[in-house]
Amino acid sequence: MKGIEERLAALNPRQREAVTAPDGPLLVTAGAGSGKTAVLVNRIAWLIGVKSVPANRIIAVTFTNKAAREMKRRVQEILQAEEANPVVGTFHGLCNQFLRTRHQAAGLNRYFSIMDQDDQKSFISNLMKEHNLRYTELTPSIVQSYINKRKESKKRAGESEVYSGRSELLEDLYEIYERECEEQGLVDFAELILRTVEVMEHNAEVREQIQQRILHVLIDEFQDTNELQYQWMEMFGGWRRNISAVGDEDQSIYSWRGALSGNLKRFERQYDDALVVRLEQNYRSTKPILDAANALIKQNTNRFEKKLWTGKSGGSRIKYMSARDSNEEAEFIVDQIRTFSDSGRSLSEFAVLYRTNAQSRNFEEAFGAEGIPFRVYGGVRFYQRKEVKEILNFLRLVANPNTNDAALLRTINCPPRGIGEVAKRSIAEMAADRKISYWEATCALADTGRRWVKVRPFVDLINHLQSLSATRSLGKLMELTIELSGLREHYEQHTDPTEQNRVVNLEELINAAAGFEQSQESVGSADILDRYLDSVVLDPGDTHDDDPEEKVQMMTLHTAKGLEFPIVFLTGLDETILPHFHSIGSWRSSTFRKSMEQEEMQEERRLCYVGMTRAKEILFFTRANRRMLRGQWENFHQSRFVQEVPRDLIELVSSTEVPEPTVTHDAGHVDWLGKSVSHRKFGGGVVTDVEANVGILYLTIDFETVGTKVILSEFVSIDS
DNA sequence: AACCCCGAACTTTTT
DNA sequence: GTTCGGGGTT
Repeated sequence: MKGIEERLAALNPRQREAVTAPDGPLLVTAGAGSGKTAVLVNRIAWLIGVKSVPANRIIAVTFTNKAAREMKRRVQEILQAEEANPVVGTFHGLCNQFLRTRHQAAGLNRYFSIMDQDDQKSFISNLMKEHNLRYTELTPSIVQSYINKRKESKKRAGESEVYSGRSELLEDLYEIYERECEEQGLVDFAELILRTVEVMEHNAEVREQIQQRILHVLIDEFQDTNELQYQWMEMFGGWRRNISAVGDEDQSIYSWRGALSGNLKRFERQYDDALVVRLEQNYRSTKPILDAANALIKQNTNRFEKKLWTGKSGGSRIKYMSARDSNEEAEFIVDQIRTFSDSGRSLSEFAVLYRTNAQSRNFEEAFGAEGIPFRVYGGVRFYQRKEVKEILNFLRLVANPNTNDAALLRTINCPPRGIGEVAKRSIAEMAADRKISYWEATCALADTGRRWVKVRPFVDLINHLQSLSATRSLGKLMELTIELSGLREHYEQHTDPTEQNRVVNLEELINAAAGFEQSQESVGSADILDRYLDSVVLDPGDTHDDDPEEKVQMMTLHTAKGLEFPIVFLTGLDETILPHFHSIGSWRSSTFRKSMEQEEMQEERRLCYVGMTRAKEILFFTRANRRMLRGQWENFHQSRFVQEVPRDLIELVSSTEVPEPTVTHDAGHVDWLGKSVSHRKFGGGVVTDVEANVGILYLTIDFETVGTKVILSEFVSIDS
């Protein structure tokens, strides 16, 4: 632990103060690139190396798996395997571990399985069907977001303060949902944390055991915590009060998931003896980039003004490319990367960032055509693909046939083997009658003679796979499942490329499983299938984490938070992409639209800010006039965020004309207000409000049939 | 009772 | 561009 002294010397005085803070609450608020994570990492190393705190009594939490891995890596680098490692993970990952070892105390099925967002939605959808709620005004999405919101605020069904009309129905559904999850051993993301907090709250034995063991709790990205996570912090760290929290309100980009950036202030208020350290020196970016980012984020109201500065001089302005279409946008990026890499830049120094995963497609195609290696994080999620889900359902059944009735129903006729609705209904009825699992019912049916002769092979298949799972490696088991289930053959029979591609994905899945097994070597092979099934839900991002190679990095702005790159392409700077149209309001129609809209717009701005501040040396803005959207070309306009960056910090490299800053109120105002207009899809209506931004007119229109919506002026015509 | 085809509807971000 | 569901066909 000799290195620690040198490390401390390399920090600035503020950082050192935070790293070596005495026991007790610590709050670090820090701008982008000011070394937040470095503070956390060094503090952990300092606690272990200098204060002799046993590593396994320190627990550090982050939000993304990527960030957790990075933190683990950096801590290990300092400790150099001299010591045991601290516990580092995401809230969800840590809570899962907690519940797996204490399923009994938590009142959970020994083999509970975790539902991802998609699983949860289809589960809710099925519940609604069963209870004949298909055709109410509620959609599965609405119910899902209601349930998640309630859980994130630590509320169970029935613990409602508002109870009327529609919310009564929602509460009822929440209650049904809870009961069904309980019965089927299903747990959603929010439940992992909620259940953990409840166990800590109600079970004194567990609570004391944990509170005795944990000496220090450290939390990164504190602005992204929600109510539930705040409570988690109190349960795990509140008793000793050795809590270190690190955050930046300007980088709060998860309020849609219930995050309360106000938790920073709440922490300061609640732990009023906390040592508060503010870091304002940026070590990452050049001055023009930082100035531009600061100018942008200044447009947000109600923020605590920070003066983020850098000692670096020089650096080039933001390079702005406004392309004719999305193809040209991608080609431009390819060209630039070619040029830079010819002059000696490594491909891994480039990052292409975008607002939505769908945007990656353009870049993937262009990069693929040009033979430039790239790596997409997240992407059109591999584990969400139909064929992948199908195989995973098989494995869930193999791991543990008696839970997860849903998996059985989805698997039993996949690929089609002549088992239909009638058989499924019989299984469900028998299971309900005899109070047995769907699997047991299926086995019983298979034994009852000719009528269910088609069920037999399925039961044999699962039993066979189960016996294989005891002796084979995970990769091999995956391969065998793909073969023996007949799924590979099923997809190979199809001739069209989409189906053929599914075969490729199945191969990829074998690699992913083998890769996971390798990464888990140190943990041992017991329960490897269980752990794999957890990881595909909790950490589906990095299937092949084996390449720190020469590849361009591509990811969403959300995933990019906390990372840095020498050269960044911030793409899709178009109205309705960044900011996203959801934050502009064309889909919303209620009276509190305005305030919501403002909140969401500010979050989009923070997202843009996060993207800009990822860049160390060179930052590109790119956009396109036309983009292919669900199969057809649509027009786009320059994002308002481009206008919010001072003109002299931008260098044009565009092929199309770039609008100069325009007046915020347009002459169009007079022409539109009060006019009767028609829209291709929404029909006739009256314009009740007009807003202009960068020469684009946003009309608030009161439609005769569909209520009030905000529409871009170009999509409607004035009735004559 | 299962399969097939066609039209409709849906697309933020992550654990 | 994709997936889902309805309705007609085998």
